Amino acid sequence: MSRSHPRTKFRSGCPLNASVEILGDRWSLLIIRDMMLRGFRSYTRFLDSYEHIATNILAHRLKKLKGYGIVATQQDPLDGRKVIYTLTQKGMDLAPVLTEMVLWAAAHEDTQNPELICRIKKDKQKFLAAVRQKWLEDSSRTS
Amino acid sequence: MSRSHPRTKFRSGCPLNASVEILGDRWSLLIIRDMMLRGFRSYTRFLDSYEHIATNILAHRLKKLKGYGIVATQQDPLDGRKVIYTLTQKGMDLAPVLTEMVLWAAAHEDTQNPELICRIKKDKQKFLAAVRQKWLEDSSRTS
DNA sequence: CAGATTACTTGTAAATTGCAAGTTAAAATA
DNA sequence: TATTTTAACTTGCAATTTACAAGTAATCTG
Repeated sequence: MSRSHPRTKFRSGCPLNASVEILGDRWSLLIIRDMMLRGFRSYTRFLDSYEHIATNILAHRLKKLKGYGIVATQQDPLDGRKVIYTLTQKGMDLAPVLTEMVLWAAAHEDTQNPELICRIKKDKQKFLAAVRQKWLEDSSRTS
Repeated sequence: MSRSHPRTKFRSGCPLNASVEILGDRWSLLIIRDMMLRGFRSYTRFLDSYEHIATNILAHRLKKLKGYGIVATQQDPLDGRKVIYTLTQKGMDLAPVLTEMVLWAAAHEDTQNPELICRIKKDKQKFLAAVRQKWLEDSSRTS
């Protein structure tokens, strides 16, 4: 019953507003982070992440992200119970957004994971290329 | 009663999570957009923006953003009713985040404002420098 | 000084979130 | 093969948040 793309029009045509309507909540970007930076691909992995999302919220967010074409699903050929969640190209294109949000918080808030921040600061383009490369490799391994 | 900085600890130490907890809602980044890109500085200006935020939500968001040191307030010396809202350095440092979110939505969703997108695409660094420069000029004019 | 403006607050209904528990199908184990 | 476990959800309900409408206090304008 979930349509492939939520077609209720955005509140305005502003591109920032579109991003906010799609990603502006307390969980979506964290799920994308787990997929992009930690390589998580399954429901239970997302559940076990640091911030402890509730099961129903996770299900809703995954459905929404899929609806917007940010994540895609496939059945695990080796285990009929498992669903494999992957980032689409559209999802991967959020890498610069995540990166800038990480840099901003690292600069202005008390946060952890200094290795990641160092790596990004040292060479942002190289970091983005590496993230993208890892995604390409995982994609070829999967599909 | 509003403390200067919300000191309830974040759900995790992840810098992305900090950004999400501070900015991850449907309004905060739009208010920051109006200040950064449209030069809005007052409560009524924010209310009249495209997406039509409710008055109580706006008041809450402004309080929160002020609490996090993203916006600052001052009385208008020429009109005792008016409060002037400005972005702090911390708020201005969100420019790369907004920029990447604009680019992402422009690439993947049906949005408007092609001039802005063109300008960013043509030379991102130049765009960011210009936004920053405008802020500096407004700051000197104000304080 | 009467009316308008600015920056809010308050009340209330609707929607969303969070927590706990349950369900279904498939796989692993005894 | 029967039983238990696992994975991916769904359901019910209370608590929180959001949205809409209306009201208020201080200031300004004619």
